[in-house]
Amino acid sequence: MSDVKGAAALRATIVFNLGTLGALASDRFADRVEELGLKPKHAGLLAALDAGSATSQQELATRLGVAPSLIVVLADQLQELGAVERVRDPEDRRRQVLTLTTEGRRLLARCAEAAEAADAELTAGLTEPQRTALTRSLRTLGEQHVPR
Amino acid sequence: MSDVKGAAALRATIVFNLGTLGALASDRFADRVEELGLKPKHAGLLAALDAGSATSQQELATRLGVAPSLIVVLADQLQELGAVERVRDPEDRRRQVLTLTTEGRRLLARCAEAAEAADAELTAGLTEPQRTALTRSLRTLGEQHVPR
DNA sequence: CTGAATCATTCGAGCTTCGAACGATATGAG
DNA sequence: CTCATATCGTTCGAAGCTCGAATGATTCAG
Repeated sequence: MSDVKGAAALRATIVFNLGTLGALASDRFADRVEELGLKPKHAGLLAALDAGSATSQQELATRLGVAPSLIVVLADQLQELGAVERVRDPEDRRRQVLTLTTEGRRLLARCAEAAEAADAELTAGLTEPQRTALTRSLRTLGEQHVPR
Repeated sequence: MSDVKGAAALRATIVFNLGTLGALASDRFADRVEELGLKPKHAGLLAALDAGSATSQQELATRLGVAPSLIVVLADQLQELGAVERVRDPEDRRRQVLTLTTEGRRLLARCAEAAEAADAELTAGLTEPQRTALTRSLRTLGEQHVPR
C-alpha cells in the first residue's frame, strides 16, 4: 500500500490478471469445443444440468448469469444436437424442464477432456503444487462468487 | 485421470473456472472504471504505455492481443480525455508514438485503485497466503502466455 | 526510380447478448 | 368462481464490441 501509486500497480492486481488470463483460457477452451459444434456457454449449460443445480430455464439463466432469452437459444441448439430434452413440468406447465440425454453426457465428457487438455497446455510452466494450489484457490473463489 | 469421465469433471478444470472468474472479475473491474469514463481495454492500454513495453499502435495491438483498428479507437478516446498524446515518430513518420500525459498517469493510478478495491472484494474469503500464492501463479501464467 | 512492405485509419459486417413485448399458465384476493 | 397480477418461456429488434478488408501515406530493398 504505497502512498504514491507506483508504475506497475495495475498489472500487479489479481482482477487485472484474472481478467486477461480468463479471456485467454476461454479462447483456448472455445477453440477446442468448437470441434464439437459447441460454444463455451453450451458446455456451461450442460455442466449446470449435470450438477443438478438447475433444471428450469429460468434457474439456468440465473445460474449462468445470462438473460433467459439466451437460454432459449442455447437450449434450442443443444436440443437440435440431441444433447438435452425439453419437457413441460406437469406440476407447473409454464416451466420447461431440461434433462441431459446420453448424448448430452457424452458431449459433456468430451468438453471435460477438452478443458483438461487446455489445462495441461496452459499450466505447463507451473509446478505440481502450484497447480493444485491454483485449482483450489479458483474453486474457493467460485464457490463464493458464482450465483448458487 | 479417471477412465470414465465423472460428473463434475468440467467444473474441476482450471480453464473453466478461470474463464468464469475472469469474466466475473472483468465485470467488477469494468463497473468501477466506468465511473472514470473508461473501459477495461483503455486501462490495459494505459498500463502497457506506462510499462514502456509498447509505444507505436502496432506494438500495442500485438501487446494487447487486439486488432490495430481497435487501438485507433481506444487511442482516439484516450486522446479526447487528455490521457495520451499522439506524435508522429520523426524517424519513421508512419508510426504514431503514444505517450502518457500527467492526466493519463492520474487515470492509470485511479484504475489501479479500482482494481485493488475489486481485488479486496473478490478475495475477501481467501487467507493471506492463499492470496499471495494466487497472485504469483497468475503472474507466472501471464508471463508465459501473454504476448511480450 | 520502382515495386513491395508497413503503419495508421476508415468503414462495413459479424457475433454475442440484452431488454421489451407477447402468449400461456399459475396464484391470490374477494 | 372470477378477475387481476405475477411468472415462465419465447420472439424479435437493437446495442455493444471487435474484426478484416480496403485505402493512403511512408519506408525500404534492389
